[in-house]
Amino acid sequence: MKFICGKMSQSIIFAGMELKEFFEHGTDYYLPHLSIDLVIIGYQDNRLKCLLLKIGEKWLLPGGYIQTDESVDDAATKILMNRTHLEDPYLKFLSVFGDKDRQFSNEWKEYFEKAGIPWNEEYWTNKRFITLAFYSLVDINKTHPEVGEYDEAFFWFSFDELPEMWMDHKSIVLEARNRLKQDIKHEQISYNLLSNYFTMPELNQLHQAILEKKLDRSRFQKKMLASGMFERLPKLQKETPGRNPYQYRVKKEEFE
Amino acid sequence: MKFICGKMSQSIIFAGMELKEFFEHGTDYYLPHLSIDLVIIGYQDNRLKCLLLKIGEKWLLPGGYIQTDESVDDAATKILMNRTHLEDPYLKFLSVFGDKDRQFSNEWKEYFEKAGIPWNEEYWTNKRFITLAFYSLVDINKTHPEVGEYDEAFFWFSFDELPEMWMDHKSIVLEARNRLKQDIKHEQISYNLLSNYFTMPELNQLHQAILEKKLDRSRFQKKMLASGMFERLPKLQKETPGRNPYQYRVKKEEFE
DNA sequence: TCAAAAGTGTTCCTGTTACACCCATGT
DNA sequence: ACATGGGTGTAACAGGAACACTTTTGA
Repeated sequence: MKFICGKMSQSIIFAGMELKEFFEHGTDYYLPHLSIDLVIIGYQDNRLKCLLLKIGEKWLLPGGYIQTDESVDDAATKILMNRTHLEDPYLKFLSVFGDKDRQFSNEWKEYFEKAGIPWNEEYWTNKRFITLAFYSLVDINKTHPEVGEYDEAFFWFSFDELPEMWMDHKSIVLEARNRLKQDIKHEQISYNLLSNYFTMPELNQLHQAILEKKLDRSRFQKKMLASGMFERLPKLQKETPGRNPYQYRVKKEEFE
Repeated sequence: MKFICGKMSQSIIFAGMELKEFFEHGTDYYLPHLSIDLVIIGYQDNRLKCLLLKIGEKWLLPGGYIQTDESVDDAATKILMNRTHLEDPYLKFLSVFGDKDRQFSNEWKEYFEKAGIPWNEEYWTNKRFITLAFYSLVDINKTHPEVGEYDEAFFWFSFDELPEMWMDHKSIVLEARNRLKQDIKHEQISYNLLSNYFTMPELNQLHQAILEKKLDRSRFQKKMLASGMFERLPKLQKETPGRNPYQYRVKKEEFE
């Protein structure tokens, strides 16, 4: 094969710098800081919810940083595990958020000092950050957020009632919400939001909450059962009027 | 609203370090290097192709770095513009590749020195990199890659005949190929790969090349026209036997 | 007049939608 | 008995797939 069709400038990656300067001091220009933010999504009281943390007057996503010798996926998983103590969480990369002004403002100073944490505008954590956003689907009842040494609260917010949030975190949350709406159409992932055992009406209500529209019971049930992912168990004993629904769980084969 | 449900550990983001140590020297552990790689996709001779650069015995994706005061999208666009000299390219974020061993090997040394570029294992460009991959759809005839000062070749490779590539670049290319296959089903983006004026049979062949399967002419034409994105122009004068096809272009309203 | 290429129409089939019907359970 | 909720069936419809028919062009 003859593949040499011409030449292409290599000088571009050096951005006009002298080579020696580029290799020895390029990090002064080309080393933006990188973080991870997690959109942890749960389902409670018939609503989709998102775990947020409070600092001062506003809220933010749980997050962390990536070690130089650690894979991005490992870092994200580690942060999620530490935050929720879940054993086998569903975690998926969402997108990158890299506006040039993504940094915390001076508003942070008072909240840090109030919490007894030193604050300095020159600290690297106050620089501009590019962040890798992940989203996770969890069973709220299985999460066990820890009480830590700093006086910050957490709360599961409904997507319809999100609070004021720091930086661009609200747009990250909304993008995750939107991504979930898309993914649910092609992939069978919704069960991550429910407990191990669930009924079809419950799963139906969950899908309706995610898609924000009514779904026909009959067709929904047929579609779910046709996917072959769910295993029918004995009926659930209820205390309310009406027929007792079957319980289902995800087939064990899916995990082998 | 009563949203204080409990407390959640903040100590996690400090990863067990003393606070002062974390804020003043955290970058020693938490500042992985970040790059951008571009999968530039074109269409020629009835095949999907990808622009690659040669360094030594193997090939790699065009790429670059992000300035600390520059948005990720701007950086990616700038790199693409410099590489191809396109005016209004279609560029979309693909994914992040962040394995912990993503770095160039010592094999690079000889090729650098051969090209007269200094090489030092300690240079930041030889450290482990996390990369943000983008993919771009271009009209190969509109791209004008520059001849630069270093003796490296470029070539438009068919996806069926990819060469040996450095690092994980081949898997990035294949993920872009796969993403395109998915996106084409939902979005009308294929025309970016053709010239301004095209015929339906041409567009049909392109879709068949992307999806790697035969598509019915009749249904394809109806679907495309029903999308309302294309504007019918006078027929093309051909020199080959057979009826002359209409030409189409993307409706101007789409750009306003 | 024939083969090739392009435009359009027809029929069949599948999967979606909306709704109806029946069954089980508590009051 | 009746209201409520859950499981399943059915008729109507939309969109996809396969194929046929017609028109236009060069040889």
